[in-house]
Amino acid sequence: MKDVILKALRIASGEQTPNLEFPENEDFGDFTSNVAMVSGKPAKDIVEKLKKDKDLAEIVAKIEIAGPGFINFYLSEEALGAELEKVLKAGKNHGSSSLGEGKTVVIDYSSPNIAKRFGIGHLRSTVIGQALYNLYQTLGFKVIGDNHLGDWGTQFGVLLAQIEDSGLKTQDLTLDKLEELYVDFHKKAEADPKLWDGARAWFKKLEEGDSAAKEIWKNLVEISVTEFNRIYKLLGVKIDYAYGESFYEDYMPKVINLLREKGLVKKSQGAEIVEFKDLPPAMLVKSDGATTYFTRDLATILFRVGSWDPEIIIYEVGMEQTLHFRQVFAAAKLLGWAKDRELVHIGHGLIRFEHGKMSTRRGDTVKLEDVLSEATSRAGKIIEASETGRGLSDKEKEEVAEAVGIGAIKYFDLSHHPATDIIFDWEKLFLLEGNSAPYLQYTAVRADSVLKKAKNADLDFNSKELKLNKEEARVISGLIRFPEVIIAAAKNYSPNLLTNYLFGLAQKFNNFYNQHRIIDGENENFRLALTKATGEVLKSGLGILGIETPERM
RNA sequence: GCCUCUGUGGCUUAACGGAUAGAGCAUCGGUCUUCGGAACCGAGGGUGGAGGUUCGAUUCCUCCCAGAGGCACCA
Repeated sequence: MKDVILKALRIASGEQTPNLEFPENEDFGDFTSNVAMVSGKPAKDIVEKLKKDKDLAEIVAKIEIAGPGFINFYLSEEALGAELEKVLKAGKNHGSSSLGEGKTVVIDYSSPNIAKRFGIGHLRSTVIGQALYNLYQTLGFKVIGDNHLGDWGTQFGVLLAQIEDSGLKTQDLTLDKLEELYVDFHKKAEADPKLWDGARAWFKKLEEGDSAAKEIWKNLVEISVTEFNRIYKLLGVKIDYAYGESFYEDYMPKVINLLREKGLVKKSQGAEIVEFKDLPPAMLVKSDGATTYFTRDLATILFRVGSWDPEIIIYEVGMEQTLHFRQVFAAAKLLGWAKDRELVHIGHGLIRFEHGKMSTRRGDTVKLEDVLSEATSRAGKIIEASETGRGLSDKEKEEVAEAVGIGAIKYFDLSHHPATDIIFDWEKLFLLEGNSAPYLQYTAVRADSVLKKAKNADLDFNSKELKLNKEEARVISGLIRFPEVIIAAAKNYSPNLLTNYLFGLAQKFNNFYNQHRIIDGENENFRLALTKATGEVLKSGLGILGIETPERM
């Protein structure tokens, strides 16, 4: 459909790549072009030529010049009907494409730190990263997810020192206890900064392979990973790999040598640094010989390039690390690793308090698990109070509450543009109506329910004789945008474009639903088809966002 | 001090340089002899400030104001 219009437009305007897009306001038609304004050619002349195009005449009911010179295309009812048939025929594949065929993208996301609780701060990376993963997969890319666990570095020196100091045995260690030790250290170190030397010495020992240190470290990793996996299960997130920073120990010497050989390393105050033209220098080796996360992130690129040769590596990591990634990417370029390869840092904003950052060091964080269980319990209360939960068993209600509650939290995060900060507020987080996951889930479930209730399961309709009202036409023009929205959301690394779209589609459907009968209404077959297609798009869209749709709710 | 990001109705927010700045929450007023009311319809109210580029700026540029983050031995 779009290519027919595009082709006609190319001929009529004489422009190689005329712009053709979906107008924001559906009153302006199904497609719109600004080619007249951009090229300076009179819109009237272009439209005259367009009207002579036979292929175009078959699908378009009206071509109009509007506003400052937009050319708007209104599809005929028959064409809209045919589009709906296409959407239905594609079924679950509507929206997917082969755009990324043969290309690989690595996504680095979630990446929590070992020995710290999984805080709400990690929600963004985890949820946005997973959505990007699904988006790229839908576009036919080979996608590799890697959970770059923070399981190495001086922070472990801190813990090792604290554990030795306190005389705690491994069996006494829990994540809460570890976090306590961590907070306690920072408190003490503020008064006595020399403590850091002890911590660094411990990390140095660990890096040199000291067996006692390694033993304790392994334990810390195990305790944490077990805990993380529980959270991931709750969230319904599965990440392909979790190499973690420690994995790259063996690659360190190679990275350091490569940089030295290229003459990119400079000694400074006992440490080795890499300097850049327009960035502050980055530290490669500390004065005590231990490595830094700069070194480790370079090693990580080396490994990923060697293993997967990806076209794109996406880092879904907080914005506070922007400078670090700029340095890492700059160094990778100097090493020649970024040729024909895109290194992208999606720096998401913080989930923070009104006054500023949450800080593990200060111990003022919010546990993700607490948020998820609160959301689930609030969803549960609504089920009890509302009509919609009737006839569900207790177990079903529990499952629905989980899908709805956790879906709401994820959606809340995803519906914000990644770059903005989110102010943490218990009340705003738990939105279960309006622009929210439950609204979309509800709409999808309701669509299914109608289909089940219809005695007539026949979805065939004759698009040639189709008469559409405004509400129906809007739903269809919503449905046909889905594939482009997925592309835009992936390209811009903005899952919020998909949440916006899905919400708009659900609104259009609900609007239609409230004004027209489906079962036993006019055009019943057509309306059932419309209902089916909407439900499917909503479900697959939610699926891409990592949000599950219950059977009933 | 330097660098990065952000600033849109009371609150939370959306918008490849385009049309009347689009929603949700809250407020007020409506819809129901319901195919699922976690719904639908309507109302009020908004681009931090000053310039500039452009046929056209929330979007790009400059300056200012406000907030957040970062600036070598944490990650």
